Amino acid sequence: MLSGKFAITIHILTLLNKFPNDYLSSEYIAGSINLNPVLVRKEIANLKAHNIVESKEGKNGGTKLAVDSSKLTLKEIFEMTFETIGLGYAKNQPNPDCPVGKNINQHLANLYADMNEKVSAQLQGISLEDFSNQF
Amino acid sequence: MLSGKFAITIHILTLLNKFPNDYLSSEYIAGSINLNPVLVRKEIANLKAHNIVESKEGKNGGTKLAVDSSKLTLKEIFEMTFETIGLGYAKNQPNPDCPVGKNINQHLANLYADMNEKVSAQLQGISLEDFSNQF
DNA sequence: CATACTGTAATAAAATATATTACAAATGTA
DNA sequence: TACATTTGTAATATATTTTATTACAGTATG
Repeated sequence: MLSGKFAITIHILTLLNKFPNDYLSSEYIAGSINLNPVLVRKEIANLKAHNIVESKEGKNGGTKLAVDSSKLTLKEIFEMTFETIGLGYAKNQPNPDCPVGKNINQHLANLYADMNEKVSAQLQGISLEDFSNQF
Repeated sequence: MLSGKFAITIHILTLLNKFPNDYLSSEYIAGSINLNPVLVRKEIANLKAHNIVESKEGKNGGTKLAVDSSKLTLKEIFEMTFETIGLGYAKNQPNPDCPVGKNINQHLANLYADMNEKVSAQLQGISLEDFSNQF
């Protein structure tokens, strides 16, 4: 799982949006991100699974947007790449015999859920087109 | 840098708040988090640097809160442990010769800055006491 | 003075992220 | 048809980051 999944995906989509009539190759995209093309293809596989892009194999193949960029919001991209936001959990399972240890993860989860709502509301208001138009 | 830094720190602080009159040892705290005591001491070092806790060396030593938990907000804890929230960046420096690559990180940073404001506003409204009282 | 702590550095191990290699299958084009 | 180019995907390797462990000097307590 790429840690920069969201960033990479939005980078890919911004490029695709800039060239809406072309099939861009993973190699070309990788050159802009400066990332291995195989990893680009992996993120594209994810986008394909969500029907955001379509791609064509073979010579002159590549990938292009399959949706209207004014309708695709950053919230959707976030959800496709990040599940959920938050400030993390301690890695090991806390001590279930301690009242704090037993419940901390649930309380953190509640806190993070609120956080997600706020962030989602923000991202919902920004389309790929909006984002792309900044460039 | 612990990835669960925030979670671990808030766990520590919640425990300290539950026993405001005792110096808790890193071993005891580590037992609740289920984390190596050395790492607990490292987070405590960070809290000490911010004057949130005080600790006592030697036998029967340990750490206790040095502030009023109703005055300490989760926002402050967030800032002490997490610098900033966001959805990440691609790891490698993007291609500066590409108009998208050249600017993407700045645009992402702007987006994340807005996100931080929203999250900070939320966390500002919750004190350590509030959080601790849930247990 | 023995014991139980903190503080911190150094090192090791584990987990995760990223890169590379390889190749089958698809497709355009000479 | 043969060739070049590209996707799709698996397998493996490398690098990076996290977490754990070990070690021990210094400090307070009884």
